Amino acid sequence: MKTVKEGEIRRREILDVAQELFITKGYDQTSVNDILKIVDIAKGTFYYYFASKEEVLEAIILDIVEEGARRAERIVKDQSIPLLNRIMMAIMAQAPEFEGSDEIKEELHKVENAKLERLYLKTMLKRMTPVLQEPVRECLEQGIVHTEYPTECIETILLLGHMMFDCDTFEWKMEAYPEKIQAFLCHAERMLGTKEGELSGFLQMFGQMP
Amino acid sequence: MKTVKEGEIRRREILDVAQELFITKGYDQTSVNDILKIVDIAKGTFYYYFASKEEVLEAIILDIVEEGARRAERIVKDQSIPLLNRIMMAIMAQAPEFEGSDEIKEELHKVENAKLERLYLKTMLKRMTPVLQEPVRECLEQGIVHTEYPTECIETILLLGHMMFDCDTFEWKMEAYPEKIQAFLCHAERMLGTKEGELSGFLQMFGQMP
DNA sequence: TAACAGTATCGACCGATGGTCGATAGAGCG
DNA sequence: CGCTCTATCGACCATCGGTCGATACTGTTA
Repeated sequence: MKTVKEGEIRRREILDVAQELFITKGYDQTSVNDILKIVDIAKGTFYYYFASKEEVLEAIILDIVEEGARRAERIVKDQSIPLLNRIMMAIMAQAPEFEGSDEIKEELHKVENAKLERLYLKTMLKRMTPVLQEPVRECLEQGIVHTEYPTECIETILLLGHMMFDCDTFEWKMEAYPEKIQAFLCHAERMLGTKEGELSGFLQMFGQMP
Repeated sequence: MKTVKEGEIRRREILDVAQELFITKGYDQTSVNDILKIVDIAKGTFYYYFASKEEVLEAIILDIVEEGARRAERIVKDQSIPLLNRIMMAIMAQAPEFEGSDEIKEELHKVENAKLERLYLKTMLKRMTPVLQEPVRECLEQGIVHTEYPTECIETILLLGHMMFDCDTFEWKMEAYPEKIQAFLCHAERMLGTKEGELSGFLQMFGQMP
């Protein structure tokens, strides 16, 4: 049987199902046929909308990063939050981990998902660095931070936050996290050149970690 | 025709050819058949020595990491080098980039090699962190560095060095590197809590970058 | 209503891939 | 020579990502 739908709707259906599968099963472990079965379309239809399985991955990651960046932008603009806090809050709010369910967090970052992971990181860094540029510049002007490398500082903190807490790079045990978060905040402080302890309040904001 | 060789030799043949191919063509882009053709064996022989293509990858990465770790260990033990320098030199010597040819450097870190990359990073961090623990502890004792988080400091610097200069995470242009290296060294200084400019001499050691 | 055009859908088919397995050749030993 | 153990072989398999020509559906025009 043939069900015809408007182009954009079909596209979204495929994207949504693929996202669910890529994240829970992993990119490599998800076959195009898996997607077809759930969306209930034929192979030809899939390749009518996307040139390849990888193109779907790219589109999904672009979506996820864009959503996170928008959350970050909202925070950066919020004048009611102290400037330095805005930066750290934006970095945290941007990570998609905090949105998804617990199972997703566990499944998301296995070695099998390396491709997803790597593409996500590159895309996220490109999108997020400019978002934080302005508030960091302001911090610099106001003498809240002291660094010769503001851009590199942002890049580094974004990278570190992702590698340490979003992916499971170090495979830390649950109990290790409070210490690791404190170390991360201390390093962020030192790189930015803030007053000591300026960021320590963020420890509790990390809430429950993987 | 059937050529019989002793087990360990065959194993090494497969490993060597696979390493060459994985690095130049990428892991996904290298088929088991590609390996078979060059080693000149049948499929059954390959799977007699390895349970899967991925097991070969793991063995190769273990080798590469081990080799790098030994270079690092040699430097760490070398009493003729100032203590802090030993740490930074060990981190640099450990990276396999500096050993391979220029073409390898270019091919190695494309998105397609995400799996290789990720597995390498995890394995390297596990192997290298303990190597640097002792010299950093000594630095701490001698008051050369000042940090409450020596282990996390090592983890972070190893991670940063790899992500920034070994893989092409940020896709920086050639001209950007000197500035990025200086920023990296500055951040390393600040995290370790050394005197300012203590590491700036390492800029020239980075020599030619990708 | 009939003819047409554009779009969306279908599924058989393709070559390549990672992996399996039973058959067997060679080496060493009694 | 015959036995055994290990190393080797290659035909075979299911599955994969991807292609393509046929065709059903929809909106428009006459």
